[in-house]
Amino acid sequence: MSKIPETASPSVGGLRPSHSAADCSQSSQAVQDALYVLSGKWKLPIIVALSGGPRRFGELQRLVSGITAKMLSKELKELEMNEFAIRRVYATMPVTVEYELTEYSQSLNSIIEALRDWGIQHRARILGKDSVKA
Amino acid sequence: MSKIPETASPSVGGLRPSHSAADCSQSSQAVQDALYVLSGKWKLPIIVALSGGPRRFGELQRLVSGITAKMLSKELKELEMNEFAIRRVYATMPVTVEYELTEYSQSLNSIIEALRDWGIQHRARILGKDSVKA
DNA sequence: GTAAGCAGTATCCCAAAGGATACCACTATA
DNA sequence: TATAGTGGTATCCTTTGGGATACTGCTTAC
Repeated sequence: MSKIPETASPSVGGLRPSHSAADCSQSSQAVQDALYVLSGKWKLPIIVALSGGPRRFGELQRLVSGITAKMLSKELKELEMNEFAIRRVYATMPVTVEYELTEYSQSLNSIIEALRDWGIQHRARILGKDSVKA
Repeated sequence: MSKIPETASPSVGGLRPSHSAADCSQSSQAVQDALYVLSGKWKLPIIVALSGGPRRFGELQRLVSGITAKMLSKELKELEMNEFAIRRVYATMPVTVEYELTEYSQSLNSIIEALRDWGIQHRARILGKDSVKA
């Protein structure tokens, strides 16, 4: 279930392993940890889709275009493990399931902001160079 | 050479493709772009190793412990493409090659800081829960 | 003469990530 | 009675990331 390799201590959602203990600075390790929980093709898109409020599984699958049920299911489990999302089951017929971002997921905001700002200026920079080239 | 898929426009270092145009917000796309240039196992460790000043290939391979020549070579090329590093060849015998971070690479600092800060508190949080569990 | 260091490249291989498709049990609707 | 929608799982397959190993051509040191 957990993605923690042998060397790591057991933990809630998992931390990336040191690829070689204490050789990179611990700050580098922290960066790797953060990058790790956001890695993969779908985590951010799902978080964005959930940022508008609780969503059901099928809704999410429609919102995050291109994702398969398998990947959505898998990524939601990881988001749950990392305590970024919670899963609520309602005893309707048929059962409905809602996913919602946790308060802790808000702690990612500064990262997401930094990534977004940089991404925007980087894209502008690249497109600018393209037009010069053309 | 470039990692740009068919759908994307030609660009300096490459941007991640929209997996489906204009359905996710552009801010989500920007986040993906940023995540993309930092992805992989070695980019950050290499950037960290270079942050102390220019380094030769062999030096880097020793500094970034565990990396193979193949991966180092590949990652350095990508860092060059994204204009995070420059490669300088000196006509010594045998030739020496130096890699150095560019000014543009400094633009990543706010991202790296955000990732580091979050990573540190996340690790503390997880280890805290572990000790409660134990 | 041979080993080691310079900066890589080439080839092969394995494991992880991710996509396609089929399927589960159940119900309301057409 | 068939179809679509509820929330997924199981299986198979391809693609990608990355590691291991060998090798290049040149030079200095042993």
